[in-house]
Amino acid sequence: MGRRKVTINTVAESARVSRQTVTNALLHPERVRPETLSRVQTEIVRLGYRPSAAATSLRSQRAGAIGVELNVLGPDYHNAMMAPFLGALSTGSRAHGVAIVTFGSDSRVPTIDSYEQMWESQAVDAFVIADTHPGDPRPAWLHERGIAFASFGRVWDDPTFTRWVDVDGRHGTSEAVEHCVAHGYTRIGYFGSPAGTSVVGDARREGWDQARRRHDVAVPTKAHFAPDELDAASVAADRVVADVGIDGAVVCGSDVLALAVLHAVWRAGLQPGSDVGIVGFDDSELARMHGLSSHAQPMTAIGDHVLRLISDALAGRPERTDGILLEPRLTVRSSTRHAGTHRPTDNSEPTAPLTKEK
Amino acid sequence: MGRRKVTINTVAESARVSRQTVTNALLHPERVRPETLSRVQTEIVRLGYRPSAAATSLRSQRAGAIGVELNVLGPDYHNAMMAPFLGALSTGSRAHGVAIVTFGSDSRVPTIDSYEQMWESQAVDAFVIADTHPGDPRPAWLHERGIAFASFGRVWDDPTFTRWVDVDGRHGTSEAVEHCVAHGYTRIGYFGSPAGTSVVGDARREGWDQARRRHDVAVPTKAHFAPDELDAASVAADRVVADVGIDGAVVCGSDVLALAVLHAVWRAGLQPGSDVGIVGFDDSELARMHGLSSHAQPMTAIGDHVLRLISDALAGRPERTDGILLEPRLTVRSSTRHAGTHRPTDNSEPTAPLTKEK
DNA sequence: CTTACACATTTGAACCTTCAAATCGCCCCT
DNA sequence: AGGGGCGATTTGAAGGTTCAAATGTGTAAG
Repeated sequence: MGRRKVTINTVAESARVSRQTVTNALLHPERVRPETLSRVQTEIVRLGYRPSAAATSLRSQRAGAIGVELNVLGPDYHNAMMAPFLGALSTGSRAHGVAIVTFGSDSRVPTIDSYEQMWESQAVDAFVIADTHPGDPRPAWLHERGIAFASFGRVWDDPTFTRWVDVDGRHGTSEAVEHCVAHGYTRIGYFGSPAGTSVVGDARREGWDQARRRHDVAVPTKAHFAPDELDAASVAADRVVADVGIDGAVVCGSDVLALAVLHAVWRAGLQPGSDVGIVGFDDSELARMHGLSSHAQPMTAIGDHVLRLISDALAGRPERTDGILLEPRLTVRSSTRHAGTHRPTDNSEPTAPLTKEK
Repeated sequence: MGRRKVTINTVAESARVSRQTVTNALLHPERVRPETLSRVQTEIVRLGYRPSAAATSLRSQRAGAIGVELNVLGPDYHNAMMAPFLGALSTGSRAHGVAIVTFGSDSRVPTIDSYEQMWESQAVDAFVIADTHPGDPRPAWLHERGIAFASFGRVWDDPTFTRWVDVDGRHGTSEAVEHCVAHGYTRIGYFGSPAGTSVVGDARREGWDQARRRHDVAVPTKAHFAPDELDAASVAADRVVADVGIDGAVVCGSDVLALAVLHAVWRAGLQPGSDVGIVGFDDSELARMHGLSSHAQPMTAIGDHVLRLISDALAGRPERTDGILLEPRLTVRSSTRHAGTHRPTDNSEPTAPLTKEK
């Protein structure tokens, strides 16, 4: 429509210099005499000049864009984590001078067709992949073609690839245990997905396991696993609550599971927080709504690092020696406000386990 | 990196024709002799030629992209519906030959700065806006500049603007009431955000109001409103459950609120579904997890229509006389499986209200 | 006073596509 | 046989930017 057309030539004429000087003023200011520079800059601002993305892209042979796949048919958690992640990428993209382009496949099976399409049309310079898992075909495919990419989530199949950012789930659940110990909960159980089901889930379980050993916290039996089925999950939640008992706490692999534990606590006639502590993971709307303590993934930092890794890859800078592991931040809410003495994180001798009620 | 460089000239040479013939083969096949056409097409496929997005964009003076703002700091609801919506747009974008570019502002206050930036850099031809509300500055701003856009959500301030797609919340809650009546629930209450708080919420409340009048369903008091605070919302949920009583049902303005009602039903010692019906809205993970009947927004259709409206605007086609109002689809789960007689949607004489327990 | 050299700035070229206009080859008609 | 007309195809040009090379200006050295 009525888009005004301020090109580099408009600015050049106005500032009575050549186009190249305008380019230099923007890209290599040190090459331009200060006096000229300020004159050009003034005109740029006055006219509201912005380089045409298309022309820049054509000349530099770079799309100036990064592709991100959105899987509509994927699992719920995909959408739940993807929205804030995309938001962080989109917000950070401006500073990096790139655009974020989303794409999705309409095919039911997750193929790499859509990646190929995006790449062939030269609409993107690189990709961001998320939700990686062992056996994921995308890293190998991208690597074969020498396509730059970075990942939110470790790339499991290729230990030499370090352009990834991940959240340290192990540290998170470990910190959760320490938080519970510090608040006087004496028996600390874990409620998460069965071992081997998901790499993310396993790391979270390990964090709990290490921390409770380190603090010598009494543990009811072993970690409890939540089946997918609602009814079965409820039963499992009831059991873990019964096992930790009053003054116990349950560290959970996700907020959804924490909600199941919250329900179990209610069913047992107990008060969350004062009787039984609950810690979720991901700090979703769910946790905020129900006063559940939970770990938030530092999305802004994640997005920023991912963009930086992409820049590195595009600039041909060497890979780091390790991936980037960020720590989640625990938000404390009423679900871990214990009725008992609030004592700092020193020696916390476990008290005798109480019997479960109801 | 090692991106192979198949341009239109590569194809032209291989097929021993000129560049323009290749262009014609792609854009105006009828202008090319069938014999030549097939020869060119063969080469295009063999070489894997795809027109460069940048060059096309530069020549045609079109970015070939549509901008979508992602507001990281917005309300949770925003993000919850935004991910599937973006997924639908991304999936549909290929068929429309456009790219979806997301952007966000890092400023804490929601401004239109980011829109201006996007527009000025000529990175997009049009915008999709979502989460419109009365007083939204974006439609007017876009309109003033003659920038093409379409909206997911009615544009309240400008009745003459019809390039929007929305979900008929009124119809949804109305259908929910009828569903409950058909399943033998005799008293049907509503639990949603206070009137005037949100236009979306108001529409949903109206749907309930109209339907319960139409069916002459006994209603406890009036619609109940859920405050933002967790504790207050719980109290309100307890009240609405007490009011509808056994064989009653509660139609909710969102799944989150439906969950609050579910909790209230539990607190009352009742069984969801068999004792008290619950219907949510948006068919989120929450609803699926807890067996709550809920309305799903037809995201694929919404995305498709939005893209079509944008195409219309860019092609200069006239606006429709009305916006597009799509009906949500009710997914029935255990929360509306009534214990009583299952009778079809005929005369359903309300039975005497029962007293609440506990 | 001339030459050399550093620095500031300008010109030429290329990136790839597509619209508009020109050319080519062919058949038909006079 | 030459010209008109038509469809198929080619050539010219433009779109905005940036790299590489060339030009211009000023100062210091010879």
